[in-house]
Amino acid sequence: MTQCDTKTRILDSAEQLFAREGFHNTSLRAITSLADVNLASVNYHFGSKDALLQAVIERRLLPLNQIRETQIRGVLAQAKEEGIPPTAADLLRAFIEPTLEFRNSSPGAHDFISLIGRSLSEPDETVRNCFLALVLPIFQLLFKGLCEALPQLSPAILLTRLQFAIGTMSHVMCMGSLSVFNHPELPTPLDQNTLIQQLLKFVHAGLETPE
Amino acid sequence: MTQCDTKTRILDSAEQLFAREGFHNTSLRAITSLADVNLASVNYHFGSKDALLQAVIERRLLPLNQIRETQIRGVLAQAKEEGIPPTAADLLRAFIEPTLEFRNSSPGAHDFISLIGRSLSEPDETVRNCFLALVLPIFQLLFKGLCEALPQLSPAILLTRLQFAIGTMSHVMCMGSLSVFNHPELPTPLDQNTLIQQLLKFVHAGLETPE
DNA sequence: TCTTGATTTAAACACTTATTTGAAACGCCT
DNA sequence: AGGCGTTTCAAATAAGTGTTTAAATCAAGA
Repeated sequence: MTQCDTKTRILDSAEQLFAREGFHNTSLRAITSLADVNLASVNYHFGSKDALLQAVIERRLLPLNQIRETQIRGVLAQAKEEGIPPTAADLLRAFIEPTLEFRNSSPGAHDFISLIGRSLSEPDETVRNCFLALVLPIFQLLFKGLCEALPQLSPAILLTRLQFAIGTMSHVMCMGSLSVFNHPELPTPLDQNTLIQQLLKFVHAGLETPE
Repeated sequence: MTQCDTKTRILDSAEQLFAREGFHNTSLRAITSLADVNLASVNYHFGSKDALLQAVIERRLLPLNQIRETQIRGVLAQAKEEGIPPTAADLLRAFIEPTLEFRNSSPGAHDFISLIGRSLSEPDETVRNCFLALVLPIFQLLFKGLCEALPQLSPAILLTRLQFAIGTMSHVMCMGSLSVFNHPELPTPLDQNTLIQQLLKFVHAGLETPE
């Protein structure tokens, strides 16, 4: 078992447990025993539990954000080339589709999305700030694009609505379809594809509605 | 200091700390020292930490839900009386306005709304289920009303969108305006009233958009 | 006033927590 | 083979966790 092996196994286990049980409800003992490594190795490789969380988030979020950024920049570039403003729908898709692809790419990625979906409303500042610092640049880029796409809306209102949209999306990413809604008296939930399609429609309509 | 005094002080302190620090990150010692009561009194009065959380949630959510229910039933009744379907906007307002009024009624209520706003995506089943069981009836009532208001939408899609709407609303309730968005390069956030008004517009537009 | 039940209190309980330590084991290069 | 830096390991540390206990305190009824 090489060094890299141990580190990755810790990251994988921590990701899974942080996502499913919550950060403060997950002990290092639970992580190391799931990863089948020694308890002390997490402090040896990462320094502390907080730093482990940081590493868990950065491992996936840095590459994901890079993809999102190139997608959004692609939409902006093509619009500029054609001499027309980008559409809000294209910008939203550029933001959310990489997230979905990534989420379906592996079980660990799925857990990870739950984790960051919850990070926005995380009470613990350590957790929240760690996440926020990494996504702020993307939010800013998306906001800039939406200002071009929807010039009829004032920037302040647009920013608020972007906040709503991000809230909705992370909520859905985080929970998929909620268990409560699996109820005999209610219709059966939609499949994954339709769900996402509806999600885009929903936030798109919300963003574009007149002031 | 009477029995009732001790109990409410524990509830108030627990509410504040659960909301601001998270359930698992809040110790009974932190609660009892903030409430200035003896450590053992929480187990004496409530039985356990889990039961205390349940009590914290029930104390506020039961009356709040009662108000929401009468408001929604009022909208439905008036529509029936006038022989026209209720509007989605009225139903949404009937759901969210009591929440807002309640949130502004006291600092403790504000903390409480943060707490339940996060409960939907709470990883811990104990916490989540405790909350979900109490709000399911309201969700069902709201859904029934929306089916009448928007008959052109299939129930399955409407349910999904209601889920989006609730996600958005609890997200906003929980965080108010996010600290990240207080950034020099971004417009200053809207005031509370405009924020809520925009929130209603946003989810209303999302709900009503064609399939 | 004395008794009875409810409440409060300090202390202890039995675990779990994150983190540290020093020795053992490892791979790797000369 | 021997030495060296890196990694693993069991064990211990010190502090924190929810919960329980038994004595002390209180309010009120007989």
